[in-house]
Amino acid sequence: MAPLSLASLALQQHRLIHDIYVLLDDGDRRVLAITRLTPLEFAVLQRLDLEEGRRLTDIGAELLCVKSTITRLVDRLEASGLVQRTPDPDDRRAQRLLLTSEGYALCTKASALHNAAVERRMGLLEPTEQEILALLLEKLRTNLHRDLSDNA
Amino acid sequence: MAPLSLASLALQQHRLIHDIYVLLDDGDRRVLAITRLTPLEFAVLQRLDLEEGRRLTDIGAELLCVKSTITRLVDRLEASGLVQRTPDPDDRRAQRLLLTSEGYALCTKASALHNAAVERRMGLLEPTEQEILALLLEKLRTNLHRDLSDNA
DNA sequence: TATACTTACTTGCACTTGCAACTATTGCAC
DNA sequence: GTGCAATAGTTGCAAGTGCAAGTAAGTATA
Repeated sequence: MAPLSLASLALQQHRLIHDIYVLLDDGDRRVLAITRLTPLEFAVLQRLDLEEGRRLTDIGAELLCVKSTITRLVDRLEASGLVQRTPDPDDRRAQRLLLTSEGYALCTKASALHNAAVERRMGLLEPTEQEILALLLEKLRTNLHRDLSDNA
Repeated sequence: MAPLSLASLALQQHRLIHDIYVLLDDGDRRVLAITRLTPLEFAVLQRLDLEEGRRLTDIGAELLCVKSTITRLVDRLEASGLVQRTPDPDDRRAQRLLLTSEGYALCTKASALHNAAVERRMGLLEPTEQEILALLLEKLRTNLHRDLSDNA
């Protein structure tokens, strides 16, 4: 196997992942626009729906964005009445985030829309293909993550 | 096969692609930072390296961003002496883009760095796995693209 | 206890991007 | 040819994000 063919295969895959991400993200934005949420705002609401009372820093770390981004994103969500900051009883520096009932309702609606869209789009592959793809992607993610830790 | 398992498989894959994209993009930014280029600026230079004299609108369409983004990105590249706008002889509305020698040199350097990094990171999978992954991603991209055209 | 270091969050600033409005030019229909 | 729609590109504006610096509070060390 010639080195060149390997090289272009790697570049080709990188390009494919990039293109697919752009297409998926574009679809996500369209679907979520119905709820007036950006993908990142939706991600925060989802995290809170899964586990209430989380701290801003934790969510930021999970979503790979800096703290100030979360601060201002939560400012927006709070101004829209979707979440509420409450002081952490154990640490007076920290803020715990709670979903309001409006926030919960919107998150439920957004999740339904989003999940349906994702299922439809990922369903463009056969179930068997999906399973193989998931396995390979899982391995790639794990290795990339380790690679990042090693080289950071 | 229960519907629920399929649903979560789709969501899982969507998440995997998102996470992998974020990791790859982060790596790209780090590598390209050496050349003071953003991934998008690099993409424009690459397009020009491949085929000189392209028009702004064409490049924007290829990179899926609006015209004004390209206008200002090219403003920056031109200010840095990397590209040059020249009037289109056939259409007085249009501008043709040319790489300067500095632009060519920087693009060559950035490509070398970028390609090496991509090969290393995608090389975290076995060659066989890479081939299967490329096949599945290719199919997914094609189907997503058609899906977008149908539903837009 | 005092001092220094870390952590949680916020704020100021700069940068990039999308959207909408605008100008100039082209091309099509009549 | 005249008028009208489409196209190429630019500009003003608003929004979102990262970085760096700042504040307040917790933690560790002497």
